[in-house]
Amino acid sequence: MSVNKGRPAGRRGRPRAFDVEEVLDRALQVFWRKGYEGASLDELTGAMGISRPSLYAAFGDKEGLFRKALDHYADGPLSFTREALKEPTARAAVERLLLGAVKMQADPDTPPGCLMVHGALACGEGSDSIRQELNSRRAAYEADLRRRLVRAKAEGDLPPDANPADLARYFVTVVRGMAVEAAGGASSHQLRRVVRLALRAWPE
Amino acid sequence: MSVNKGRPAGRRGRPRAFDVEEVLDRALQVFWRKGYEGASLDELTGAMGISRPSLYAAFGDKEGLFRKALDHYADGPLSFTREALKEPTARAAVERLLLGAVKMQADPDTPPGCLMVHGALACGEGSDSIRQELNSRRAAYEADLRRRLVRAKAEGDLPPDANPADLARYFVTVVRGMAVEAAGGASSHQLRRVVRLALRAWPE
DNA sequence: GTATTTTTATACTGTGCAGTATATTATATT
DNA sequence: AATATAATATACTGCACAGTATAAAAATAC
Repeated sequence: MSVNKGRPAGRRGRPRAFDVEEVLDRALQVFWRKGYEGASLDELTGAMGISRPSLYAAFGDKEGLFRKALDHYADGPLSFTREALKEPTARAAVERLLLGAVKMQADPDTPPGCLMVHGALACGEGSDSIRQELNSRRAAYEADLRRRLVRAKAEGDLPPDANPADLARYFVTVVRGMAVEAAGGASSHQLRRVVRLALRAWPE
Repeated sequence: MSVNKGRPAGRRGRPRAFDVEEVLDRALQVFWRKGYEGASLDELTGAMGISRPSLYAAFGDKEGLFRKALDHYADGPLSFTREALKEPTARAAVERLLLGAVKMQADPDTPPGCLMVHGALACGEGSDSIRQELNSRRAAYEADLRRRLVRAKAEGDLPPDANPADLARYFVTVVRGMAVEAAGGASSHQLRRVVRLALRAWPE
């Protein structure tokens, strides 16, 4: 039905008829829109264009697929965060982080909101390990920002009385609030105005 | 099994063995902890201490029960908002609104986070009417704050260049971000520090 | 005290779900 | 070409879920 898509030679048997990254992208869209539990296997396989057994062979189970989709999310839509933190000043880094979050959360080409926020709340007690995974990933992003602000303070890029931990928590709180707003239909225009106000808390 | 709990005379037939407000309170706890779809009828009836048919006779169906629980939420844990907006100055109103939200969201006696945020995201497409209901309720709270700030501006309680709509959206965004953080385990101490920073955006 | 009305207890129904068994198809090795 | 191996298609399994049918129980009305 299809050609061998450049996988390393020596693999016997019928080759995969789909590209893993491509179907992961489709799965990501579904999880992003519906949350972990809200996404059914029928929807997932339908969007991915593969059969149930193919999905299980490639990703283990629904939870394994979700974790792979999370990695895909971090490397794709969320990759702007790593770039943002490389800005020379802390202020520029945070500004780019917030505006990047707006762009991602209100991008008309992807579902509104944030997969990690949406997924974490849309999650019964049956999938507790998923919630923990999302909590720790969100905590990691906060820690990245905190470290950047600690560095900034050491460099004199923040005033001596500034508190990097508090600032980091405040800004990620705003980002998560915007994710909720975006999921509820807020436009990127509206969210940019939220960012402008949020930045007024910046230590002078 | 039980006595007639002071209902108006003239109602024939076997009387209810439970108090509606009391079991609504139990149901609210379950929905608050698990979200709308995450709360199963077995959990609900178990927590409420009533049987399935009693629940359906009293509340119609799961959605009807949830709407009643939402009203109960607005009249109980969320009632502080109405009081907050009555403060003489806009600044005091917003401060009380934010600190009240912290107190409610991180109260050890109730589930962490906010029912409206939690419920709105933890909701597949099957229960779209629930999501709409929560969206409109959240929008109503934002509108209440906006109106209060519009009034403040008219009274000279806000500078002429202040934008009440932007401010209202910004502060409710912070509140919803805090709800996500609280659901993830943030303490009231941490959230109060977020509030302190959020208020630095206040127009001078 | 008997009939009537409403609630309650138990057990059921159909549906959607995640995950899987079986058989078929397509490739690599020999 | 024959065989071994891996992926696919179809159909199934058991389970949890929301909602309900039936019958027993507890109150009022007469």
